[in-house]
Amino acid sequence: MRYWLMKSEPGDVSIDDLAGFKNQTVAWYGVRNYQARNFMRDQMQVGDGVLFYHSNCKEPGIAGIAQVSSSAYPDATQFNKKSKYFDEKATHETPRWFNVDVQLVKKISLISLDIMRRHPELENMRTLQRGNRLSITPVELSEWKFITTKLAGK
DNA sequence: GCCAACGTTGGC
DNA sequence: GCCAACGTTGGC
Repeated sequence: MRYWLMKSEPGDVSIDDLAGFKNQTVAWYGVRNYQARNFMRDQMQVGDGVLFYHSNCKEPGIAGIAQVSSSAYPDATQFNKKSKYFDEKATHETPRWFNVDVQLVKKISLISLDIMRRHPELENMRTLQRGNRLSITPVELSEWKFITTKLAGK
């Protein structure tokens, strides 16, 4: 059992979008970074905890708790010529990009980036490190516990 | 919209 | 295999 923070732009898929999807589940398509891909492909397991993070928006922060609900499988958008995620070097025989499914557990009142930065318990979080741009980062158990029990639901 | 930081690409 | 140029991310 591992824990992750996954960034989504709310203009693309927000926590409310996720809540409205069938089974409250979304395929985490569009990841085009090898490190983030490898996390999904090699390390994620069904049931892993996910902090659903709104990025590149007016109020960045953790918007909900979710979970990994499938193992990794090829990202369909890499084969779709009309998609901005199309990759001409990917084939069905040797796909390049993978995604997992992510299912909503519960929406929470936003834990803003500003709040996250104020808590020394979270100062080592990968996503808060200077220059970090990875859209998927591992979360330590202690960080997960602090966020889900101390910060969520206030 | 700016721009710092980082990842990827491609010529050599 | 180096590294400059370019593209992307994401907070502000």
